[in-house]
Amino acid sequence: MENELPAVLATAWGLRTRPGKGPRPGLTLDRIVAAGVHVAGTEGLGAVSMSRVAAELGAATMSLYRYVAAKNELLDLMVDAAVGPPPALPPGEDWRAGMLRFGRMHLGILRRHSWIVRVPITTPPLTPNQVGWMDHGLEILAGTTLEEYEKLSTIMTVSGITRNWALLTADITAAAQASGTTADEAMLTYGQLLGKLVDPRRFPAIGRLLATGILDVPDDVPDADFEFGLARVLDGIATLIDRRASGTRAPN
Amino acid sequence: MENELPAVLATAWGLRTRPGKGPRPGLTLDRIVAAGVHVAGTEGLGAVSMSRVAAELGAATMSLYRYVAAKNELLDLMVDAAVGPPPALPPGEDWRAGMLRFGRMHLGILRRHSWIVRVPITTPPLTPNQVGWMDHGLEILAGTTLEEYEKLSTIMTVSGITRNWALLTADITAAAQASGTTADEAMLTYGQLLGKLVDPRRFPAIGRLLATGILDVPDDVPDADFEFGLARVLDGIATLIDRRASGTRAPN
DNA sequence: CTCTACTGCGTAAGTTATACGCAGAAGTAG
DNA sequence: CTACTTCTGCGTATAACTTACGCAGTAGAG
Repeated sequence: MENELPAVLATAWGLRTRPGKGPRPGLTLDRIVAAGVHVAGTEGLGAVSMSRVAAELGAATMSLYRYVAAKNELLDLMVDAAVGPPPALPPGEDWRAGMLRFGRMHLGILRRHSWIVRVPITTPPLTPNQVGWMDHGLEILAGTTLEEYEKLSTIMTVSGITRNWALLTADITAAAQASGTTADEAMLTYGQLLGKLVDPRRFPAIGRLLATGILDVPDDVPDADFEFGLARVLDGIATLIDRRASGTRAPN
Repeated sequence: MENELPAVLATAWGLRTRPGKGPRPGLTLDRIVAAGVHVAGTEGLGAVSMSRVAAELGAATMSLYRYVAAKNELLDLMVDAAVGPPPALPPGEDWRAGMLRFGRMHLGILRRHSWIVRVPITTPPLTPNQVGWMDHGLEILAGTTLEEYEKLSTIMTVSGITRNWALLTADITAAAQASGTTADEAMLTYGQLLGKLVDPRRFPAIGRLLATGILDVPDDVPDADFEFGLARVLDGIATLIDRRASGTRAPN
């Protein structure tokens, strides 16, 4: 029934032949998306309104709707453009090094465009670069004994923890900038707030956590939590691969 | 400097002594939050406007601002209320069973209130129930040899993949409802769209994935991807614990 | 009784996305 | 060359939305 794919997807994938009628278009989907990315990058996602983007292009607000059915579509395309295409697969790289690189590159991108994590996701990934990164991940895992759906799950898991870490740190950084301090200081403020609010009798484990004082000192390794989680996930994948090679059974 | 904690947090943590002056308040923060949760649950997060919530209570829109500084604060409190407090720690449960339960319960909550994943997160978790679940997670891991910061990372990782999976499936389910089909069918539609858009020459790994046909058949296990990721993370934690017990070194 | 702190809320301002439809441009058919 | 079709840009208008401001009235304190 509703097999009509959104027009904007057809354009993004280059499946759209411009019909030679009518006036020459003064705008391009690419230019609109680029303007949106520019506004988001310089003034934050909150500044991205249809009229603001249109003004950036010297066009009228409603002109954008010739290229985009709704603001959501524009946001999705902005994310796709900011993410960009994946690099070529480095030759001779084993799957673990590959997924490590995959996660770190992904985090780097989300840091470069910290507004990405604020874009409300409303559709599964279908834009070219998103699909491209998925392909890249599958390629990294191609040499393993993982089932096809397991590769997919692996990529989702790595992307998930990356996105999550980027979001959390973006929140803290934003709070820091709002009060004019640095991200490290804001992290400490978070620990102090926790200490002020939490009654150790009611939440004993958090009490013990605070007592260790690790929240009072900035991390010496940047993104230590992220690296820990990523390493654990990869250890888990390695376990599965080894187990399968030796014919052992899994827990759970 | 800005050590003034948001007034609403003080109220949520019960650190607010009502000054006996003035007229008796007709509203309560709890009632407002409950009304918001009710509206979100029955009509979706999009229906949660300040006036809609106020109407639910028979109050005027601006009355809510006596209790909440901005809509964001209300949303944060709504999430906290919907998440609810963690259960008591089952006695005799080992850490792995505990984290498995932790992740599954979390997913259950996000499914019960699928609007939660749509709430834009703008602050690190500081509300009582969020902190309560963090405490619960730390308690689950209390008996392990993990460092304190590693416990935190573990909880974050599990929460991250859970939230991510809940968001992805919520998207697909929403798309399904919008077009009047089931979630399973929507998942298949996703596979078909992918097949229509992707040129296997440009994205060979995705081509191979599609060729296996696993996207053309509904999952026989519900949330198989989530369970896979969760099991892998827990395997990874187990590896770290074992490695530490036997004095081996880690990769990376 | 007076003072004071507090509550509910009416009004209004400023943004927002976006539906609708018109004027004009550039091809195409005759 | 002349319709005719199709497409572009965009002006206007609508229906939301959040929230600043300030007033009227209430209840406890002194």
